[in-house]
This record gives sequence, structure tokens and C-alpha cells, in this order.
Amino acid sequence: MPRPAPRPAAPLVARQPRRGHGRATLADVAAAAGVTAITVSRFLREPQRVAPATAAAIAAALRQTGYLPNKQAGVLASAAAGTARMVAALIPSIANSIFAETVQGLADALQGSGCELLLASTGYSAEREEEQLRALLGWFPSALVVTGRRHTPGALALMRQAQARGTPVIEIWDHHPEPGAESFTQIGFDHGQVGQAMAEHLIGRGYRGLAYVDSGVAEDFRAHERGDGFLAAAAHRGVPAHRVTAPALEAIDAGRSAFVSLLDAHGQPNVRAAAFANDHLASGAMFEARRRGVAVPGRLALLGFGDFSLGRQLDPPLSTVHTPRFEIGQAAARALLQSLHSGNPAADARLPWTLIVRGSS
Amino acid sequence: MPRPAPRPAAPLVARQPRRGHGRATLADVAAAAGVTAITVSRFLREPQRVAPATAAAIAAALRQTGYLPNKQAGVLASAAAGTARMVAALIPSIANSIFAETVQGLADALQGSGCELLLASTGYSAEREEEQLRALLGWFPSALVVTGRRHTPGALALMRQAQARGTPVIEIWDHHPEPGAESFTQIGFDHGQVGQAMAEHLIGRGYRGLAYVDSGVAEDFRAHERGDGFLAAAAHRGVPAHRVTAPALEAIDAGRSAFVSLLDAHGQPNVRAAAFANDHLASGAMFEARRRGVAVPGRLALLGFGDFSLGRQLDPPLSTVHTPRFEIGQAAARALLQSLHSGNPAADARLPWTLIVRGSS
DNA sequence: TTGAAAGCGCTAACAG
DNA sequence: CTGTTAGCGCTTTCAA
Repeated sequence: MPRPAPRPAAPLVARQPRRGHGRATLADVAAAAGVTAITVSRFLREPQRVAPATAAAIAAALRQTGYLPNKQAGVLASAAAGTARMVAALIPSIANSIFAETVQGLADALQGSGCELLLASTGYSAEREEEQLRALLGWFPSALVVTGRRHTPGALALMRQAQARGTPVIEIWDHHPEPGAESFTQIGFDHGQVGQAMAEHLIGRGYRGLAYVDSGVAEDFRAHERGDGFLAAAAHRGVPAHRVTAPALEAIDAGRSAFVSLLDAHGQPNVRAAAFANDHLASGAMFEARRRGVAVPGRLALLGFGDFSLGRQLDPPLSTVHTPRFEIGQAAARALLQSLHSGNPAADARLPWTLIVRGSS
Repeated sequence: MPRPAPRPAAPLVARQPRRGHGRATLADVAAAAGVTAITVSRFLREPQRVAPATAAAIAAALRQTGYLPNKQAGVLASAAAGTARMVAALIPSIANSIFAETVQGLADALQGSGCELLLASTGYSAEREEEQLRALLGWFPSALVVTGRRHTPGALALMRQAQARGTPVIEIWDHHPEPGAESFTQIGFDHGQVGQAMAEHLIGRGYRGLAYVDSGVAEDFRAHERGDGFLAAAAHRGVPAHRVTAPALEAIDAGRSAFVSLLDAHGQPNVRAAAFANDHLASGAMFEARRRGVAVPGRLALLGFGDFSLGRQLDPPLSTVHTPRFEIGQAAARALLQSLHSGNPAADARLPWTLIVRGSS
């Protein structure tokens, strides 16, 4: 009588299962529907590729189990295709309404594309940018959006590495294509040109004795570049101009303070018109002018930047530069989606800004 | 002479490798360092647990390969521990400076915790909230932050499901603990109480004939609740009060328009004091009052909500309610980090607001 | 139209 | 202190 064949030895110690959460997986759904996981996966991605009867069973099982696909697993499994469906964005400050609106544009345009937004802010610090970049890239995002074109060597290396892997890398808020230099997609405008236009507007109005009130944020390079353009244009026209830097206060207060220092410019050429790094600063100057009874633009003409809603309400309404802040985000989203779709790098875009002349200049 | 044993049959067709990207993996680093992947993994998480010599070799290999850990893989591998290191946040609008500041608080307090922020906005739509919730939860975030306590049944189900799995779910900007009802962690304040305080302030100042100018955004429930509290308090004191809704314009313009309609209240009780759903609306009223030469607070007292920087600059400066908008984000971050750390649900927090009496009331 | 097998990159569990 | 093995949940490749 043959003895029963020995059963394969059971493992000496049962290993602990690793599932710790109660979440339904593809396998659970599949079991409930009487198929295997791959069929459910197919149903979710290409419903028409499964038989109608199977589809119905799967749909029921999905509902019954409350299944939510695990995107981490999905990304990992198709890492080669670069389908992370997640866009990482890095801006100087979330609380700054300029960037908040850009992020809104980005998020809105990403809506419906199946891409989520991974957001981080640098606090205008280049070192923190590199740090955050490293953290964001660890998620293997399908695209990367960063602000401006000044980065630490480490950050640049990370960006290049990402780009080399086929991840679209987009620099927003700036547009300085450097012929010959391999670089990233830029979506924005030339801040030097804006500064130049600001100076030319004031000069064209007949003002002599100009000032550019720069941002007190040392790493707001774009504000500084507008200042550079402003001073260069004035110099080119032979008009005296100088730069003052706003103090590190809340912006409207900083503008008030800067206004005061413009009025009493010890030995400086008499200032008749001032351009500001942003509308908040310019508004502060307007408030202070009103308080002191200084005529605007009679004694001093004022010009802002940004076209925030407040400026229109002032008396006189503030002349300013309208910027495509929402559109920059939208354009970045469109560019990266198209790049993801086509496989080609996204094209640069120079977005239009306009100088709006109101009463203050 | 024995024939050579047949080699195991090679697969008929070589399978395509699946790696499509050029990124260094743990195995690459390990090979370069002459160890195995797990040792590198240990070095990255607990450097003191590998021998100094090995550590040095690994450090060199890491530098040489430019390795960046793949967080998707890491999360997946330790899914049971819930270590997604990613916080999902859902707010009505990114461009709205109130929420932008809250997100900034959240992001700042998350800095250094190793958690990234996954952000989405609902556009004040409950349906879009549910949709976005589904998308965000697919990433298996370690915590979820949503705005307010009104959600669709589907959204509630998702939130409860997440909470049941041990994911902290935090509702921000509101605080209405309902005794007995199982609910989520709430971090914010009671908007009804704020409305009540606004009414009592105006009544205490001797104004009779009150109005609450509500937000034109239909789903800004918190603004409506402040209105409810306002009207209830007025009724309780026997003071006539009514609610008007601001038109759907840009906020400052909407405030201007609402102001005009308050002045000519056909048959309504004469309005002597108005509280607004936010400072932008109130500021619009102030601008219009100045334009029309209407005395504030002589003819009409005005009271805002939010304490935006603009209000302080107006003439008279705007009375308002200061809200802890940055602190709400910070507190949410702290609460969820602690919850993640301790394993217990995060505690509710009622954050303080203050009524700031300036010149306009 | 469906399934089996393998593998994405990493880490938990266990063994030395 | 280091390694082996297995597996996270999904998708790709190949076969039926």
C-alpha cells in the first residue's frame, strides 16, 4: 500500500502578511467579479476591451467594494512610460497673490487632464529651492514647473537630469531665451523690457528725475531686472535716474516709507516720477501722498507693476503694468500637457504684458 | 562519455526589459558600492546601522550615481505603515488670498517633516470637491485637509473611508463640534459667533438699522453663517436688520455696488451700519462712500471681515475681524503630523479671532 | 477576450 | 552588520 506522498514542507514560521490597511485592491475587486486582476485593470483603462457581461460584473464589484485605484502602484508599474500623472510646481511664495493666481491657472488647466498638482514654495531662497526640488523630484512627477531662471548649480543639475529623462521642465515668469545655450522651456516675459517701457513711458510724459523703487526682497530677481531695464533706458535717454530699495516691511507700509524718502532725496537729483517694483509698494506711496497732501502726478508721478485690483480704486487710479499672471499658469499647463502628449519638448512662450496709463502718471 | 547535461531551456523569446528611464536605482548604487540594495536602503534611513567603511563606499556611490530615491516605490513597499509622506489639501480657491495664506501656513509647517503637499481647488463647488477628493485620495496621502464641514454624501463617504484606514482627516476654517456625532478633526472657528459679535459691536455702538452684506458666492457657506449669526443676534436684541447679497462682480466693485443699494433701501428700515462678508466688499463700500461724500461712520458705519492689509490704509481705517488664516494652516499641519506620529486622531482646535475696532464703525 | 508570469523600485521580515 | 526572500498593487509582455 503506497504511502501518501509527503506534502511539501510548510514554512517553519508563517511570515507576517504585509497588508496593514483595509483598502480594496484590484485583486479584491477581481475576486468579487469572478475574474482576475488584469481584467479589472483593463476595464478601468479600456472598458471596450472587455466583454459586456464581464464589464457589468466588474462595474458591480467596483461599486460594491468602493475601490479606489492606488496611483503609486500604477505609476510604479508603468514607470517607463512616464505616466506619473502628477505635476510638481515650485514658486517663491504661495501667499503672494501673483503666484497664487499663477498656480490657480496651472491647477485649472490641469483639471480634467488627470494630473494632480504637487506644490512647494521656496520663500525666495535658492537653497530652499534646491532642497524642495529634490523632494519633489523624488515623486517622479510627469512634469516640473519652476519659477524664474536663476537656480543653484545643484538645482540646475537636478532640472537637467529630469529633462534628460524626458520630464518637461518649464521655467515660468521669465523669458530670456539665450541663443545657443541649451535650456528649459520658458513661459513668461522679459522683465528688463518692462522696466525699459516703464522708464520710456515716464520720460515720454515729460518727467525728468526718475526713481525705481525696488523690492526689498533680495532674491526677487525679476523686480531687480525691471530696475536694471529702467535705469538702462533712462541712461540711454540721458535722463537722471536712480534706484532705491524699499524697506523690509509689509508692502504697503514699505511703499509709504519709500515715498517719504523719495521726497527728501538728500542731494539726489530731484525726483519727479517713480516706478515701483509692484502695485502694493506704489499703493503705499499713493496713500502716503494723499495723507501728506502731495499732488499725484503733479508733484510726483507714480507707476506700479502688476495691475492688482486695488490700484484701479485709488484716486487718482494707479498707472501700472498688467501682467498675465493667471495666463502664465495656464500656458505652462498647456505646454507641459502637450509635451507629455507629443513627446517633444514644450516650446517657449513670450506672454504679453501691457502698460496701463491711468491717472497717477 | 557522458553527454553534457542539457542547459535549462532559454525562454523562446527574450522578454523586453521594462526600465525605460535612465534613472539610477538602489540596485545601481548598491552595485557601485559593492553591497546589496537593502544595505543602501538602510544607509539612507538609518545611517548608523551600517559599518563606517560600508557607509563611506555607499556615500561615494550615491554621489557618483546622482541617486534620487523613488518615493512611489518607497510608499508602496511600506504601504501598511501609512508612510506616504504626502498631504493632500483641498481648498475652494487658490487665488483667494485667505486660502493662499492658509496653504502657506500648511506648507511652511510641513517643511522639514518630509511631507509634500498635494493641492487642489474646488472653485466653491461641492461636486468638484468630491471629484478632486477621489483624485487626491488615489495617491494614498498620509493625511487629508479639506475646507469646511459641508460636503456631498459621496465626499463624506470618501473622507470617512480614509479616516477609517487611519488617515487623519482635518476640516479647516470651521469649528462646529457636534456632540455625539462622529466627525472629523475641525480646526477653525465658529462663524455664527463672529456674525453675532459683529452685530453686537454695531449695536453696542448705538447703531440701529443694520445690514449684512453677504458674499455673492453661493457656496461660501461660512460667509452665510456669519450672516445668520448677525441677523439672529440683531433679532435677539430687537434691532431691525436685513441681509443683502453682493453682486457677482470683482469684490471691490461688488462692495461699491452693495453700498449704493444700502443707501437707497426702498422701504427697508433705514440702514445706519453694515457688516460685510469680507474686507474687499467693505473696502469697495469705503471707496464709494468717499467718492459720494458719504460720511463714514457718520452716515453709515462699516465693518469688514478678514483684516486684509488694505483696510488699515483706508481713511477712516476699516474696522474688521482679524482671522487666524495663516495659523489655521499651521495648526492643521501640526495636528496631522502629531496624529501621524501618535497614531491617535488629531484634536479639534478653536482658533481665536478678534474684532478690531478702527475708525469706520 | 482573458489570463499567467514577471517586474516596476523599494522595504519588512527574517536569517545569518 | 549584511544579505535573502517575498511582496506592496499595479501594468506590461506574451500566450492562449
